[in-house]
Amino acid sequence: MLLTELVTTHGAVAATRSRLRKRELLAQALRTAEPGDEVEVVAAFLSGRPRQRRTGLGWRTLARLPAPAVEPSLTPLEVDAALDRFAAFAGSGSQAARAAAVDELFSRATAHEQDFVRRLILGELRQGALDSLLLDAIAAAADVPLAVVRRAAMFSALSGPLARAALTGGEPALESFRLVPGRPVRPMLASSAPDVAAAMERFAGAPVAADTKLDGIRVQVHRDGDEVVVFTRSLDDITDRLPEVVALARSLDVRSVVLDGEALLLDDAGRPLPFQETASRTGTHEADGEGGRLPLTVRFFDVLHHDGTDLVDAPAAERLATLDRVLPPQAVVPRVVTTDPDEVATFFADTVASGNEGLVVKALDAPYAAGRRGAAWVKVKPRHTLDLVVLAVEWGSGRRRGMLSNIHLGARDPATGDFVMLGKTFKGMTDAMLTWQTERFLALETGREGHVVYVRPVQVVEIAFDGVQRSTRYPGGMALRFARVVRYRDDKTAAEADTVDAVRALR
DNA sequence: TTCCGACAGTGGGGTCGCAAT
DNA sequence: ATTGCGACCCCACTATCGGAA
Repeated sequence: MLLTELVTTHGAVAATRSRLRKRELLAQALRTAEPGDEVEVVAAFLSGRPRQRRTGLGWRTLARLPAPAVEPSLTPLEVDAALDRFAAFAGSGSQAARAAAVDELFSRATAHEQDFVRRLILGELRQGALDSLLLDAIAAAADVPLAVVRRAAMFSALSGPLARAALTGGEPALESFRLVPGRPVRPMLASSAPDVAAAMERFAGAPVAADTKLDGIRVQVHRDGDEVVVFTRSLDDITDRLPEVVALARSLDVRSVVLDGEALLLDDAGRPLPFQETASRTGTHEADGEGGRLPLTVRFFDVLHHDGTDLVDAPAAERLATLDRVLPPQAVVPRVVTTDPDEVATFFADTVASGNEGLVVKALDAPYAAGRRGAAWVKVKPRHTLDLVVLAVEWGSGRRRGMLSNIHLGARDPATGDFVMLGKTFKGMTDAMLTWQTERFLALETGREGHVVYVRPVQVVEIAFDGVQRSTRYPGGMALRFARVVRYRDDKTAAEADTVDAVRALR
């Protein structure tokens, strides 16, 4: 199989909006590939995620490519091998050698192939199909029920091996993907609700478990005998960075266990430190200077396996009972179980007052839906809002090409009368708002620099956000976390917008 | 026939490690 | 020493398709 066939498939997939048609196109490509190494690579490419997570190549490195080839000759397996070579250069210090290897690959690619491979490496395939639709395509290509493919996917971080199994061994081969302590499981994700009442409504009066949502990093901890492995949400192995978590897992009175939880830093009083502190600690390799370092805390909210028993399909109530039996109480995320919305609302207020991020409300009868953003988990977080002023706008990309999209946000500084930038946002805008703001901000334009259009600071916008974090990037030393647009406010002038002092008060 | 669950896209700030300057 | 880049932590929200109701 030639890479150019894959590029054609990619183009056809991008050209149609029908997901059924996309599925058929992807399935066709999977059937065409050699069932073995080739189909594994083809599946990975078509899911937009090559096997090699890190190649050391980003938009900057790939901005300038050599002259393309005229005739297609590359195969998917050759590209895969090249990505392996790029990955091997990471940390080797030989940038020049890597640049030469990049040149070598791209000079063998046609213009279309260059574009495809660059998008692939950058994770910007933009064909309206990623991993999830690929699972559909695998089922179609191998004529296997989708449920069987999805089941296998729970226990395989990558989808390439699923395609290989499905197309070489069919359903029985897929059924060999099971939970094995030491091998990562795709994490279950939560949908979100605006408040506790809305979250509770989704469960229609059935009892729920309301778990404290800790503001740290997600950890999946596996223990098998004395072996302990810690995975992140994206299933990277970070065992060597979290010795405290390893120690806790070893201390448990179990033979084997798979736990889902959150790691974070607490101060001496047990109050969570800002997320940035946890990110710094968990991002640092060993840093053996123990002096004065706060220990990392880990708390768990789910268990997927215990001493030979898989619990993924067990109802949450049973998993929680096992969790409470296996772990000391302080290692379990604080939780209430109830049908009463008022009780959950009170718990929410208390947990937020204690410095936590919010709650995750969970159905007690639901299994662990690995790899899915199921309705069985609903997160609720408090929301702040401010009225800020738009200082500049950036031209959008993809479906927002030709629209002014990403807005720069400023708070009024009463001392100087100027505006202090606090961050940007592109979230919360409807298509109608994008159309409106493109016209509006072009009318307010004062100048341009690259893809940024500067405007007269007169348009007020109501912004929702999760909190204020410290910033080295912005002049006020503060940035908004998860800022999104609520609405434009034409009933307020810039002079009536919120001030930097109001923002400081939220720190 | 209408409703709604699940996906993909569109980017945000911060942190680290590494290589080049 | 500082800076730029790549990778990866944390993400929210809207539009859309197609199966569910």
